[in-house]
Amino acid sequence: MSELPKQYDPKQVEGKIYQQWLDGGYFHAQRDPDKKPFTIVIPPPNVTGQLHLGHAVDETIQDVLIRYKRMKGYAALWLPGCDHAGIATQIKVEENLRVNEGLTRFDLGREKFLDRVWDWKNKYGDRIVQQLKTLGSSCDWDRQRFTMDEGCSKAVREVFCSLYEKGLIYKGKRIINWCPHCTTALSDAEVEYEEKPGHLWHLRYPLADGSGDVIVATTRPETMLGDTGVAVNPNDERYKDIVGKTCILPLVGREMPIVADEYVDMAFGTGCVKMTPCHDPNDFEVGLRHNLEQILVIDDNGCIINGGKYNGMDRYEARKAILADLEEQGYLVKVEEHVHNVGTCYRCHSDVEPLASDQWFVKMEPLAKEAIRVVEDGTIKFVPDRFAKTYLNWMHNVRDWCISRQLWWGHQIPAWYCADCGHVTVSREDACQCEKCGSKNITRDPDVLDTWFSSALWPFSTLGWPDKTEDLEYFYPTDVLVTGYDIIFFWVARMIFSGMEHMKKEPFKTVLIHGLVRDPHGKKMSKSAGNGVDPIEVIDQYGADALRFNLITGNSPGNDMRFYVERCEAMRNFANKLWNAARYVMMNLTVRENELPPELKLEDKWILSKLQSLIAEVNENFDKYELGLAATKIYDFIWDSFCDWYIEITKPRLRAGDESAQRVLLYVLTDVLRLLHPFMPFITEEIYGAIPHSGKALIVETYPEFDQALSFPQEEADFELVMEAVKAVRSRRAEMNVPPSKRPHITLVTEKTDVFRAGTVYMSDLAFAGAVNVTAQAPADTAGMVTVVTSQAKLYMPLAELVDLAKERERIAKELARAEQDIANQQRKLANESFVSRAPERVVSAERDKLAKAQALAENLRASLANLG
RNA sequence: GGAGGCUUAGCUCAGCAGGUUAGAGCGCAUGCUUCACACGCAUGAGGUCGCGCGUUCGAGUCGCGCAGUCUCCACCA
Repeated sequence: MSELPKQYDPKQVEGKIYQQWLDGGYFHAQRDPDKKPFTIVIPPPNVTGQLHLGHAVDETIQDVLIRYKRMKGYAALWLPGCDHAGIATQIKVEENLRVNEGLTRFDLGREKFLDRVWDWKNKYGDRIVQQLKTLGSSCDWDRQRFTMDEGCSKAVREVFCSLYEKGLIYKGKRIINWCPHCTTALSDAEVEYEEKPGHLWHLRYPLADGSGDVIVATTRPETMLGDTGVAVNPNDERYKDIVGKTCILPLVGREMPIVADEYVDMAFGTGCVKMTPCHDPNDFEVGLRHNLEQILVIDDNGCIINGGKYNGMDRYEARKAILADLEEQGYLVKVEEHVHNVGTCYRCHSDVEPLASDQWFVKMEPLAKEAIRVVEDGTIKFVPDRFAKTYLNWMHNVRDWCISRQLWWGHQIPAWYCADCGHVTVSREDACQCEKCGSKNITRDPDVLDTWFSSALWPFSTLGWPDKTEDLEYFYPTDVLVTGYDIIFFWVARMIFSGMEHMKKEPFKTVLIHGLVRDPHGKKMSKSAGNGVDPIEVIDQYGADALRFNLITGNSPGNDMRFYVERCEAMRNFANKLWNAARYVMMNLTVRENELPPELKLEDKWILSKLQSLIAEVNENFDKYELGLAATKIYDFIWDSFCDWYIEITKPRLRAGDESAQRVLLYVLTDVLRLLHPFMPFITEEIYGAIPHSGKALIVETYPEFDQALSFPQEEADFELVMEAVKAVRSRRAEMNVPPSKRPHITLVTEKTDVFRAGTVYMSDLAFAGAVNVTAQAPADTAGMVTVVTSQAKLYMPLAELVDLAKERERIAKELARAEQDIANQQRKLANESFVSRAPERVVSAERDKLAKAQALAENLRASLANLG
């Protein structure tokens, strides 16, 4: 086996191993009545997108969970797929069209444009899938889905029609958020608010009867063109007498009513509010209550309409012109600085324009009820659970969901309008005639549905719904949904109410939330900032295992993490450490069967016992989704316990040709590979293939379970005493600058001679000393010898010539003082009755042990001191 | 205006059913071509666990308050 290279090279391994897994069909989840299902659906990445670190964390977590459950014997299904990503994809294709051919989508027409998008999808749709594979994702690629494939489209159609029939989808004129750049409506969730400095302009509107005027304040003066009234609070004494009067809109000349409405806050501004029903949601409501006229003054492109001389101007251009005119004509009373939140489009970050528009909505209140219930009663659990609060808060205040988008790429709304009778036909099959009057003079609604409308169905549409498939029966509800906190509202919330409504069953039991990956300065990674890190490049340099381990360890659930390439280096080093440990074990292997020897030595019991604790803890961590903790513990075990101690300790035995040591090494190594596999699948599989093994592949091996028969607490503690002695000798030697070449024989005096004798062989090796003689009796002549004292032993080293006696005395005195301090502390603690009676037994006995140790140590030190004279 | 997170070693972060001497990686210092690994080994320096009060026999760990910082939700024209 010595042909293995000294350094582990992921590039030589990862592609090959992934292909082996594919060839073995290990990713494919077989329905099996004898197994329990475990299902995760992937948060579908944008079909033409590229893998970024955000995906990388998300996918790694899912892959770790799926691999763990697969090894645990579940029928583990990780269902992959992509999202058509309406706005994002359409914008990209349009941009491409504009740059390369100077065309708009309207130049091509709907059908041809959609052909182009499909071309684009087919060209780039595979890229992200390939990238997921380089990460090691063990998705069931046979079940790969796309939100616009036939099945998902059928599900979307079914849901739309069914909700429409129940009256939960309606079309209506509301104030919606309009992006003039993307020229489409947006849902509330798609608007991001940014604080921007602005102004508060105070305008004077003269009363029609000439008896005075009202002063209104606005942050968006251009909307005044659409004003159709002024509102005051009914309890406002200042304005009691003008309610019912009319005023004249400057520049336009329109006569408008002054109405009283509770909505107006008397304390803000002047207490008079201009009403623009078509461009402000509150004004819209007030307008409905008081029958105010609705005049739309900003069009789909953000330009003025119905605004006389300002028609055609861009909204911000119009603002300037209008302000200039108002000022010139004496209507501008004053201007204040005013910071306010401006809504922007989450895709293009243009300022969103609120405007009245005919759109399709999902009525949320009835749907929210169940969605709230299942989280409140714990049917669905959030991890960490603080995100349940976030979710519930949103769900409690949710407003109707605007689902129509003025795009072409997506699921076209299945509604047909009759030109003759005006009836709307909503149908599962494409309609040829009006269902009411039979007229063939019908046209289909050109709009498509919000992308999230189809993602909302993902946990069941991908399993075959609305058909009653065996997959759906077996794998639904899914188990864990893994995602970042940034899409709880977009996606998680909508899957929950959709699942409850259409399946009558929660879509998943646990929502595992992770944070965002940020750059080293804590900033969000973005293309525009140029601080993004390409995971593919990281994999190329350090390997997928290193990247995965970096992303899994070192941060707590739900918290953001900063990405440091240096950490990948550390993880790469860890992989290399494991590689070399395995290489060493193999180089010394003469046995072929992986079985523990009948007789175990002290150190064997120690490592096996440590291993059992590790196994127990890791399994527990998994159950609590503490993946980072589990990974860290495995890391520590491999590096510290296994490599730095056990391998070193067994070297003399291996040299002597001891087979039992080989067997224990192989046993522990194998378990460690199984433990680590979900986190570092490639290197563990590669090593597994090279050592004696019985299974087909590590990926389908069983995950280690705690084995009581291999837990040896007493031997574990005993061996720690030996370690203590070794460390003490090393420390002392370093302190005295003893050259490594100097290998004095050591006399170790202890009452626990059995324990220490078991350790002499490797003690002499580890501490770079000569032979170790373990005895219960102190040597007769120890004068001038260097002594090293531990709680259970006293070691004599003939290195007196290196020691300044005075210094030595000083050092021991210092140690003694510390020990005595410890004794005093412990005695005080144990003298406290409350402590002894109230603290748990394990704690009290730990304190007693500590006291005993300190006392023993002090005694040894005193003897040493006396010995020095 | 509400809600929540974070504050632990020079840096980035773990930690907690309250209970040995608070950990890791990187960095730093010293010594090692020890026959798995210098992507390594050994030894070591470095921490009033943001501040204050409280609960407790005992508090980085629980409660309250304060400060700094970040985020989300809502939004008054």
